[in-house]
Amino acid sequence: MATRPKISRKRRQQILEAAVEVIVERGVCRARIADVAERGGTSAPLVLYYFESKDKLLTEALAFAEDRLYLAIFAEMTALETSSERLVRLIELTCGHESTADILREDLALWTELWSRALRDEAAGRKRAALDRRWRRTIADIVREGQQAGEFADIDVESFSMLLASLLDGMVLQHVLGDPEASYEQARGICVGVASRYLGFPLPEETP
Amino acid sequence: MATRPKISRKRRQQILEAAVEVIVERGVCRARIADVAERGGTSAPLVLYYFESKDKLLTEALAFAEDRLYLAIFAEMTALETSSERLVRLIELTCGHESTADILREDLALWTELWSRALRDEAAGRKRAALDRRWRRTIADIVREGQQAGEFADIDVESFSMLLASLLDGMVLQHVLGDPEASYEQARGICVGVASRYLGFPLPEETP
DNA sequence: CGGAAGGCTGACTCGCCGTTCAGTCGGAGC
DNA sequence: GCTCCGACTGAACGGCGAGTCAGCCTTCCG
Repeated sequence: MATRPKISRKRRQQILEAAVEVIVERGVCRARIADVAERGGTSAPLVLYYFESKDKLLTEALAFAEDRLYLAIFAEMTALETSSERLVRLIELTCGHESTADILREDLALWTELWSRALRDEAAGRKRAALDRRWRRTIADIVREGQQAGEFADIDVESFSMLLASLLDGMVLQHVLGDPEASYEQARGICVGVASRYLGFPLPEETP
Repeated sequence: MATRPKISRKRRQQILEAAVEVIVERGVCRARIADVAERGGTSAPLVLYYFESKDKLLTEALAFAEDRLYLAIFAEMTALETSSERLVRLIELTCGHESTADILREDLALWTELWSRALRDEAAGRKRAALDRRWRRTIADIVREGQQAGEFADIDVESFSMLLASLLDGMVLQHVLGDPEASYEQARGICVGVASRYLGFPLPEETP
């Protein structure tokens, strides 16, 4: 991050994007520097030139993808009017609504990589925790707004955020791993059901 | 599995257990055959003698751990009387109740490994799907029993099973990754709250 | 023009680790 | 006793892939 401040931002970004693609395809542990180089249209030494080691590259790539995911979701949220619309859209995105952008889908798939890495890698662990906190706060903010607008019932925000965040983690898993028994419609229905039940808003119909 | 039927079961088991320990410690991708051999008190070639390749060893070790986990949980369940007790105990085990056996804890930690592997490895994917199905069925069975006994409300079993299973996946993650913001008590409270709310049974007090 | 500096690469090195091989050991059966 | 067979190992092989190095090209500035 702060190691080579003068270096071209563009190339760095390009390599990071290539790294993310490779990780999505092969998984963190099978990703090779040579793959990243090829995908990014350069050579392996250059990758090491920008990122000192494979480990740093992968850690940064994961962080990059997670930030990108967060920004994409944040953008989706701010484009919507009511709090319940936002919450429902959040649910739809994580459950795998077909309108979900491919990049977002990719980034969601990387959660499993981040999780398994977080167990042993200090940096990944911190990133994971931060991501989770941000994620829960996103939910909490939507809920609080809804409560202030009188849209949602006055329940404990922290508990509900953790409930929904954990549930969504589980649903992302279903979606990413492509369990045939767990359809998108069902997943969405369950999550929206929980939200409307706890927050006391009417069940919205399916977004096409 | 069927490749060397005559080979000593004992040694196999011993190696599998060693492999699980190594995977828990180092993660699937950093686990080495030499580690497993050392941990199991033998040599690397012997490990390959029992399992043809590293890949097969790891796949089998993961499956072994998951089955062991399931059996342990199943045993816990059958030792309890009422359906609500069972359901609550199931929640407590996955949320990280301190009485949880170390082996069970280890096996839960391996879920993240299994998940990330399931994305690319055919065998791991199938195993994961089977595990998930079994897990949901365990919940569903408890719920159905409770309904027949008049303990639980008459809600849709399949949806509720998927809801609770996904929620528990999320909670296992919190627990395994040791998020400081997510305490055991809170996790348990949330899950038990959902269950009692949906199934209409009174909130039980904390099991010590 | 010279030369410095940054961006970039081909061709290497080098360590690690899965896998193989050639054999040893011990016991069971004859 | 001999032989066979299954369990087991030390030592080596071989490939893969991260990281290094020496030097090339461009651009920019004096």
